[in-house]
Amino acid sequence: MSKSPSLSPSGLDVVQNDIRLAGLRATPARTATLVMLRESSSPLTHSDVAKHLTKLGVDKATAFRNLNDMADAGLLRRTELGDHVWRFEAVDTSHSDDSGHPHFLCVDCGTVTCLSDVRLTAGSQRQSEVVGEVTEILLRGHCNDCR
Amino acid sequence: MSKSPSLSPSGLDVVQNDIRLAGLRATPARTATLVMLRESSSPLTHSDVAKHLTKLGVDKATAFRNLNDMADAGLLRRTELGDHVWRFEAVDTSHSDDSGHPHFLCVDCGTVTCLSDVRLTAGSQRQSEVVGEVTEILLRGHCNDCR
DNA sequence: ACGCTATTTGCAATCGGGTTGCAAATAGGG
DNA sequence: CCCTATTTGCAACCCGATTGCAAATAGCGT
Repeated sequence: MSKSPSLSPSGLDVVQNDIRLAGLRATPARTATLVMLRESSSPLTHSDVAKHLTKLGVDKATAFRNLNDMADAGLLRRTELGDHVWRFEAVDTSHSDDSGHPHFLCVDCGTVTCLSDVRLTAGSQRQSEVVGEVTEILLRGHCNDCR
Repeated sequence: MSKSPSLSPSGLDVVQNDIRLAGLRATPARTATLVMLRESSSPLTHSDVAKHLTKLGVDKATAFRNLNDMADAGLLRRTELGDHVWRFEAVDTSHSDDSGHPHFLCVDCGTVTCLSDVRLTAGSQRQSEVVGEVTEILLRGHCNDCR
């Protein structure tokens, strides 16, 4: 009975419940948004989501409002990977410590890959601590398909 | 006689010559742009530059066109550090191998710091190579002033 | 199951950063 | 100093994102 393709379950009932738990009403537009993002393996752009929802008859203003609202409510994370495009990904609600993970952005094709754990060498760690506390690492370059 | 505050000299004559060497005409707007960026220790935003030039009587369209043209000509580097804002920094023409350096972006105040050399641990290096070739590293977090 | 109210939606207008078309100004080689 | 290709200023425009408002609706209490 439980076949969850992604970390946070994307079953209709579970998704709707999570939305309500976040203090929002589980409307069709929001449910579809969260399902879509939970089933995606990498962050989706503002317009990826908007295009999909528009096809379902949802207005783009509603799509954008919901992305922002759900990000504020902690259901989504809004990221910007350096190509001037907003991306959203579902926060893993089953891990209370889900504070984000590193990303790799291909500067040629724009593809984004989520990395599990990227660390700096001790020396680089030290160098960066002089400036501040690093909470996020983003790598850019050319993905294997584009080399 | 030579007091150069930054890596590439920002003296008027030198700047104008570099612009011509890049195949562009050394207009006042361009000269002012390059001097400004060479004297800055960190990348400046699109609008930082535009605001400054506007004060000097330059139109914003011209300011933007010049930033793009000079970036295409190899005098500037255009970067996007993940806050939806374009930034430009002067390329160090005295080092032919100046292919960029890592940056740290404070997500609170937006301040950018240039880092000289950041490396990943061997394991992370390996992990990232599975995805592609990393050419750029960006760190985000809270700078010491904002903690 | 039903009403009621606060929330959410659709639509259209609006916003704002950035870009473009075009005629006038000008850099800089000859 | 001239002449032409490049660059500029200006205004119009583009487009992704946001906002105001009236109509629709989620989901609470009953």
